[in-house]
Amino acid sequence: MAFATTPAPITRGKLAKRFGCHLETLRYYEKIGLLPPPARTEGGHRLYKIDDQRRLRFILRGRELGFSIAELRGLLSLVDSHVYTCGEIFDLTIEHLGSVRAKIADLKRLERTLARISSECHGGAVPECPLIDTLWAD
Amino acid sequence: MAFATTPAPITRGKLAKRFGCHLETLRYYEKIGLLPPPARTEGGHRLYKIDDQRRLRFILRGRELGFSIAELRGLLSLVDSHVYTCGEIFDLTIEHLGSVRAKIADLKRLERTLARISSECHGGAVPECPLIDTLWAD
DNA sequence: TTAAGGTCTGTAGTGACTACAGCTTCAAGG
DNA sequence: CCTTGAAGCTGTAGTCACTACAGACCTTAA
Repeated sequence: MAFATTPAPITRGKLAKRFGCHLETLRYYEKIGLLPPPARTEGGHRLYKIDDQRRLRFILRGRELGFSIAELRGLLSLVDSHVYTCGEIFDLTIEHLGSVRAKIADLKRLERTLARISSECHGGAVPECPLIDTLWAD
Repeated sequence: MAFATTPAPITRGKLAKRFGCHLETLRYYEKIGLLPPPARTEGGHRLYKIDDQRRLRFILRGRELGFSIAELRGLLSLVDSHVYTCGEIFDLTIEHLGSVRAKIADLKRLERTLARISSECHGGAVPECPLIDTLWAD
């Protein structure tokens, strides 16, 4: 009869490498209370258990989806409370999607302007330039 | 015979209002050397002449086009040197356009993912949720 | 002259990390 | 068992582009 073995906890450096994030990010997330303080060795080195690793993965994926730390804090507190509903999460997602779309719209306006300006540029050695003209114009 | 009248210099508050930027932004731009230190009243209040106002407009428009302070510094030093060519400015513009397009591409990937997730959401009171599932999944 | 409101300074805070100095601890090799 | 070099510990400061504030001082209109 085999015992279920829990995987060994890992150090900060290994955790960072495993998840492709910066070493110091882990300490930062702990400082701001996004990751719970992990267990320590006798000498004081952090040891991350499997649950810590899952929580980190949740956070990093959330960041990849563009959620801010504050939004993730909200998401995590809902999840931690175990009383969230899909509807609540849906609202947060839709709100975030709206802000992503707004950013895209802003950047597209920028892109059109920059593309127009650079297309008007004849690129030679003369000092007249549509970008500079745009910025200086009355 | 009429004399050419130079418009009266204006105070910091009026300048900020005229250009729709924050009061403190002006002090900040001066501190980091983007705006030259303006003339002062006897009591020490700043007085912005027409040239200061033009330079500020240049900077604010550049910011609106998404150029960083560092990029604007480069742009302004080219312009100040009076030896820039359109080709040099063109290169800077194209490089900036590239980074804007990269940001757009990033955000669009995000948008697609978020839209997919929220479309999979049935929005009810149940605690199962495609966003949370995505973030927790092994 | 006085009162209100604008401006002055330096400093600290924002978000989300990242970098560093000066230590201590850990793990592997001899 | 001892050494050595890598890894981890702490607190602090820096990044970017501002924004906010306290407490003093100046300006202007009534």
